[in-house]
Amino acid sequence: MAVTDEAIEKIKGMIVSGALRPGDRLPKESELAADLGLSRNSLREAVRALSLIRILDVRQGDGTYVTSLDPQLLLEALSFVVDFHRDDTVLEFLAVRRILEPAATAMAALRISEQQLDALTAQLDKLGDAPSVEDLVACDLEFHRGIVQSSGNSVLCSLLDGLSGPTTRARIWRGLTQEDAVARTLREHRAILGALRDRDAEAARSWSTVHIASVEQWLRSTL
Amino acid sequence: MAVTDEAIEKIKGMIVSGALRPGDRLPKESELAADLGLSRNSLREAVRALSLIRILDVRQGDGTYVTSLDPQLLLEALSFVVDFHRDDTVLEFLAVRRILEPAATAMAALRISEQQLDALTAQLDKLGDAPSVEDLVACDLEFHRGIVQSSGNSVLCSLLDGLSGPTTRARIWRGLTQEDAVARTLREHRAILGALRDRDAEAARSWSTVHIASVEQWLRSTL
DNA sequence: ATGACCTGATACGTCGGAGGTCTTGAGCGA
DNA sequence: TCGCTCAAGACCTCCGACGTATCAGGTCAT
Repeated sequence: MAVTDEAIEKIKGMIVSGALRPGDRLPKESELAADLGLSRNSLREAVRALSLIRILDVRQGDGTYVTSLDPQLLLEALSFVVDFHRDDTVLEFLAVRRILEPAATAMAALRISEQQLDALTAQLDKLGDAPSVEDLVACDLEFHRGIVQSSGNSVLCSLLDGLSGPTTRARIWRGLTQEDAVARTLREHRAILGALRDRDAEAARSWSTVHIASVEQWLRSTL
Repeated sequence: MAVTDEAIEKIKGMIVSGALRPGDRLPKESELAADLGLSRNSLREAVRALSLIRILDVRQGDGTYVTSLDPQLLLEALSFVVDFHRDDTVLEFLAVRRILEPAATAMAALRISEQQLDALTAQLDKLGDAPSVEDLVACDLEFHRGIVQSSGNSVLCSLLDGLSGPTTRARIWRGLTQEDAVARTLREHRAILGALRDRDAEAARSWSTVHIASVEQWLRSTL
């Protein structure tokens, strides 16, 4: 195994074992390199790799620190990976989202606060009746993010955030080519919000499923 | 932005745009570094980072290639990230798994082949009535993996694979401390398999939920 | 003619050192 | 006390050199 890979494993080990805790500062490059028995150049490769997936936070002029290791932060790296997937796997991502999002919406129905409900309502109202497709999709992302956050599960939230990225393009494409897509989306958002207000988890789940399934169905018929 | 980060973005761009396709070979380090306008050392940091998350495959003496970019391969990197999470987020991972796995099991009920069913049966038979906890957990992972693979969604499969890692330790712990855990797990596995044989998606889903919920409930009461 | 073996070219792996840039905090003056 | 200056510390980038692994092509014995 290459010395750089060893260094990655050793640093990972130090964190997992608890020798390095979130927020801790690592020894400076030259010292750490000496400790691990490799050159500064090779160590930098290891640090850079761990930095890309948000394990380490490197600050020029200051030092290198262990990140908070929050699920939210670490799963952000997921979206980077997801970006590489080609269109032929979008359907599989969408299928996973179709499983997760209705469940998250149902969970949110039992936990969401009145303030959150009001905020979501205001958001929909602000958009108006005939928004541009770009505005709609942006609002769509925000709307679903707000709901999923109310599910109270940060792992679930981050995961859906990462998965939503690749389907965004598809939704824009749909909005541009399918006439009633905009009106339909607005209608379904209102329905989901209504179910949340009623604290009706099953209705919220169903509307969420319908919402995603319509995108899925359109995409399947188009590809 | 640092030159290395720029290089990461540029290489990513080349792949996403299609200029580099899966399996393609990159120019050699010195040339690519010159093309992107940075030193070989800095470029190597970028390549190493992309290599960690399985975007690039570096072969000494040969060259650097774009991987297949299969969801399975790319989501392997997820388990690396998940390893860093501490026990206090295990419950959130488990909650997500509780959503995904029953759905995957239900999907599998409609698609699983007779050969797969026989293989799963053989696997359970081989384990016997009183396996060691380690064997049981290993078999448990294999059992669920086999089922999820039959769901036909590779993204779902890889995701669950990544999420199952952190809960493994918890399950071992449980097996060691809760008396009837082993027998209960064996019983539930048989039940899931039976539902799959009957092509009863709803029964499969329910048994799967019960199976995971029992771990979740125990964990919640213990922490 | 065929196979194993050797060898050179090629490309990645590692290293040490030299400047450069940014952040931080101590020290100084108003 | 507040704000500014500046030097130390740490990361950033680069260069050049050498080590090591792989592959292709040629050589030689069978």
